[in-house]
Formats: sequence, structure tokens, C-alpha cells
Amino acid sequence: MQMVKLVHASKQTLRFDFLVTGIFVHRRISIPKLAGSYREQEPLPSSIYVPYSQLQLRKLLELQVISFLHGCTNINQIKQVHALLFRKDLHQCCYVVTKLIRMLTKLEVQMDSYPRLVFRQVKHPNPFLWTALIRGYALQGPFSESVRLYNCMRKEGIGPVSFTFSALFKACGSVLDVTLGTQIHAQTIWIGGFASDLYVGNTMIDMYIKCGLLDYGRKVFDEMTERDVISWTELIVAYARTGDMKSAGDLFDGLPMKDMVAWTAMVTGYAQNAMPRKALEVFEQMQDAGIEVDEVTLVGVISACAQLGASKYANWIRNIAENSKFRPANNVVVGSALIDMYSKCGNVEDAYKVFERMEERNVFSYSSMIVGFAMHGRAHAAIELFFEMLKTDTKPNHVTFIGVLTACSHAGMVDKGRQLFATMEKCYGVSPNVDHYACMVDLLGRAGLFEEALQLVETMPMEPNGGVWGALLGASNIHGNPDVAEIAASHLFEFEPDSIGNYILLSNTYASAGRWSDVSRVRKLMREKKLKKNPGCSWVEAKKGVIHEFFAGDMTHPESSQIKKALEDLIERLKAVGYQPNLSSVPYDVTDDQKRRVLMTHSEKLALAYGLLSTDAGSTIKIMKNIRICEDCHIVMCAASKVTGRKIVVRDNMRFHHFLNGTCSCGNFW
DNA sequence: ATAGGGTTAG
Repeated sequence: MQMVKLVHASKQTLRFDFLVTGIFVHRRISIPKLAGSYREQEPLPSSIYVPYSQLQLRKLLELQVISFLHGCTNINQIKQVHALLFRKDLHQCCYVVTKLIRMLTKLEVQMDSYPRLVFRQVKHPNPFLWTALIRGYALQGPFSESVRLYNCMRKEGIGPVSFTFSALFKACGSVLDVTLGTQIHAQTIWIGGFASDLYVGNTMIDMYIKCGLLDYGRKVFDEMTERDVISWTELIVAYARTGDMKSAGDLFDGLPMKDMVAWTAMVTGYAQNAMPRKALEVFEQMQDAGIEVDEVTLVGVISACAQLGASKYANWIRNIAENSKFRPANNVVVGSALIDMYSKCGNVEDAYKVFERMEERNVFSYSSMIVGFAMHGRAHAAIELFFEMLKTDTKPNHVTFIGVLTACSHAGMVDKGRQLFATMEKCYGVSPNVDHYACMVDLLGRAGLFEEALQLVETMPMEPNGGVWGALLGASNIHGNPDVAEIAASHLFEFEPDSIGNYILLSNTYASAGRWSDVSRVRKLMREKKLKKNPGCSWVEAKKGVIHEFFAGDMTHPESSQIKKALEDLIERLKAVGYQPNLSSVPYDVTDDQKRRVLMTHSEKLALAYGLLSTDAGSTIKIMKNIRICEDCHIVMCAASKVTGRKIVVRDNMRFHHFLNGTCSCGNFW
């Protein structure tokens, strides 16, 4: 006679209905209390105390064992539970063994070893047990084994369940085998309507997306009879990753149950597609909608603020992070993102403050800080931090080395760079990839060691890419070496035929050598390819963090006449202390007088003049620029920092220059 | 069981 009915079981609690004089009474019992003997639970009034049926005793035992399994943190503990199964005669129970195999998978135990053995001991595996094994192979490979097991299972006459298909699609997604994926897709249709199962549909979408067939994924989505927020989010993310924020946004607008993950997907989607303002907009809408924000959301917004490069936003999001549950000091990911953001906003000091306060640091935190120092020309700080990192348990990775090598490169530390590059594999276990070679070419090229740079390109163990040739072209431009520039450009145009900057670099290199016919040849090439020069543009942060934008020769600003006057005054003061316009900074074949006039229209000079006009004396002037700062403007910035006593920070497309008291942090080497 | 995240170069 069954007088106790188990109505619900979760990890922590069991819920029973007790039959008490004709009515059912609910009771909840927590599993920890049941550990040991289930007869020794809290005593119940004798009037309602009833013996469990055999069936329920067994069910309880199963649940108890499973709760043990959930508590296991290593394989030995699981082996103990496994031994227990034999003692309690549960070793043939598919339900428990399935959980055991899942736990082994979670602990990343090799499927071929122990899990396979456990599976073989069960005489009549049910579909769930088969699936646990198939899923294990789907997660860690070899993926062909998943498929082989699936076929075995079918041959044994055992039908798949929805989990089985999920596991198989995962395997197909991992090896990008869309042919097999499509076959299995077909099977979900003809074997008992699995195609309409929500989970099967979602994993199918994921598989098609991983294989690069977004349209197929969309088709599955459109044909699904039931969808949840995960189906939508999968597609939104896929559109965002291909850069199609329009489709992502349309989907998101139509999503009836927007949750935190879906909102976050939109925020990071905009951030990763270089639309930081849209990202902030969505983040604000998200907060207005009363949606909770977590660390992933924060990281997306932080990345957007890094792109905006303005202290105003940087401090704003930092405050939000500090007041959240994910404080940068306690959260490595948020902390590392903030380090990167502050570095990109021109604020290495704040970046380092965040770094210092972090309780835990990983390779991201160190690398971000090292790259930050490198960007700001603080080569010694970068290298010092690198050696400090080596003293910890944190191992450097390829990005860390990109950081130290660029640090050496921007500071002209050729020997140090060569030495680090030579030992990176032997001493630190990071084998140089093509990007590290590009750094070395940059390092040697900037130092004017063209022969060595070319030799490195010829002997490198992999094919040089656009980055390598680009570094060589950039160095040729700095040193005015049109012969090497020609070599670099001829290769570079194969990789990046439409990148305008490369043509301009080549043309400028010819110009600096006075080879005007070559200049017009390149100009003609650019016209034929219909490439437009992207105009030089600068931003400056005025009072209250308001950003003002200036193009070269731009007179549309409402205060243009004052700006022009301020610039003229400044230049007069600089001339008084010996400033001479650097005419070779103008790559056009025009008269010196015209060159002087062109130089005065450069956008960073306008930005500087406006900065002087609009900010308080004593505050730092922060200028951002979309292309490389020119020689003449660099000289002006140096001199202006001395004459005006202001600190000036300029971010060009590559790095930061800190001008103070007449000198630049780059040491005139950039 | 399926969904969102941080560092990279000329």
C-alpha cells in the first residue's frame, strides 16, 4: 500500500504527499538530512508516520546517490560512488549511471578510459545512457565516435531522444561537418517529429551558424513551431558576428521576452561592430527596462567606452562597475576590461590604479596593462611589469609578447626586443607567430635596420602576411626609403588591395624623396580603384567632457574665428622660441608658402587651439586623431606644452603621445 | 542540454 507519494524532487529537497486520515499533506525534506539513513529523518507524528514502499525507497536511494555525485570534485570521489552502486545494487540503473557519466564528462575525464568502462558494465543501456556517452564524445572528441555510437545505438534497436540529437549537432558544429549535420537534420524530421522539439531546433541553429550557414539557421528558426529566448539570442549573436547589426536589431525588436542575455548580446554586438554610441544607447534602454546587469553586460559597455576614448564615459562606467556586484578589484574580467579602457582613453595612471587594486590577476590583466604601457610609450614600465609577471604563476601568452615587443619597438630598444624574441619559445614556451614577426619587422624597420628586417621576412618560417609588409612599409615611410617601400607595397597590395592608407604611405614615401612622378602614378592608381582618402580628423575634450570634432581646414565650428586667432597667436609665441614649420611634412609638390599654409590647417592644430581656449588653465588637453600625427604637428605639440605649461595627450591611430614641458613620451620616435 | 564576455599589430 502506497501511503507516501513522492511528488517532486530537486537537488536539495524532496516533496512528499503524506496520506493523513484521508487527506494529503505536503512536506518538504532537505536531502542533506537524508544522508545516512532515511529512516532517521526528523521524527514525524506517529499518526502520519507511514512506511515507504520498496519502490520509493529505491527512488530515494537513487536521488541520494545522485546528490553525492553532484558533490564530487574529482574522479576518485566518483569511483567511490561507483563502488557504492555495486553495494546498493544500483549498478544496472541507467538513470544513476547516466548521471555518473555526465559528471565524468564535466570533469573532463577522457571518454575512452573510465566512462567507457562504466558504460560497458550496464547490460541494457537505455537511450539516455547512450546519449550521455555520445555527448561526452561530442564535447571532447573524437567526434566520429559520437556518430559511430549513434549508429550502434540505432542498430541495437534503440530510438534516439531529443538529447541525442542535441549531442550530435554539437559534434557536427565542432568539426564543421555540415554534410553530416544536414543528414541528421533530415533524420529529426522522419524519426517521430524531433524537428519540432525546442532543444533540437536550438542546437540545430547553433550547428548551422557554426558551419557558417546563417541562412540555414534562420530557416530552421523560421520553421520552428516553438521558440524561446535562446533561439532568438543565438541568431541575434550570429548576425552581430557577421557585422549585420541591422538584422540583429530587427530580430531583437521582435523578441517578445527580452532577458539579460539577449540585451547583453545587443550591447556587445554594437560594441564589437565599432558602434559604441549605439551600445551605450541600448545599455540605457536596458536599465530603463529594469533589466539586471551582470559582468558580461558591463564588459560590453566598458569596451564601448574604450572606443569612445573619452574620460567622461570612462569614469561614468567605472562608477557603475564599482557600485555593482562585479567590482573591478574582485572581478578579473571587469578589471582587465577597465585597464584596457583607461589605457585607450589616454589615462595609463588610472589603468594602473585599477591593476594595482585587483586582488586576482590573470594573463589578460597583465597583458592589457603591458599593452597599455606600450601604447603610451612607457617601454620600461611594460618590460618591468613583464618580469614581475614572470615571478607569479601567470604564464605569458602570445598577446603578452605582442605587448612587450611593441613596447621595445616604440622605444627603439632593438637589443632588448631581439633578445626577448629569441627566447620567447625556449624560455617562456610561446612560439612566435606571424604577428610577432610583424612586431620584429616593425622594431628593426623603425630603427632603420632595413637589411636585417628584409632578411627576417625572407627567413621567417611562415608566409608573411599584410601585417608584416605593412610594418615594413610604415618603417620605409618614417625613414624615407622608397626602394624598400616599393617592395613592401607590391606585396601588401595583394593582401589589402583596397586599403587606402597603404597607398598614401607609399605616395608619401615617394614624396619625401622628391620622386613626384611616382607620386602621381600612385595617385592615379588610387583614382582608378576609386579609393577616397579618408580626411584627417581630430577630437578634443572640452569642458564637461563635451567632444568637439575638427577636420583639416575645417572652419565650420561656431568659434572658428577665435580658434584661428588662438592658433596664430600660439604659432607666433612658438616662433619666438625657435619653431620653424617643418615643410617636409607636406607630401605635395607645391611652393613653400603653400606648404606653410597647409600645415596650419591640420586638424590636430585646430583641436589644440580649441583645447587651449576651452579648458581651464592647468588641466590636461586630450586630443584624438584618426590618422598618424605628422612631424610638424608633433613639434608644435612639444613646443606648445613648454610655452603654455599645459600637459597635452594626443592619441593618433596607433598610440599615445604625452607632451609635457617641451618633450614627448615617445622620445620623438614613433 | 541549447544563448551573451576581456588583451593584438603597420
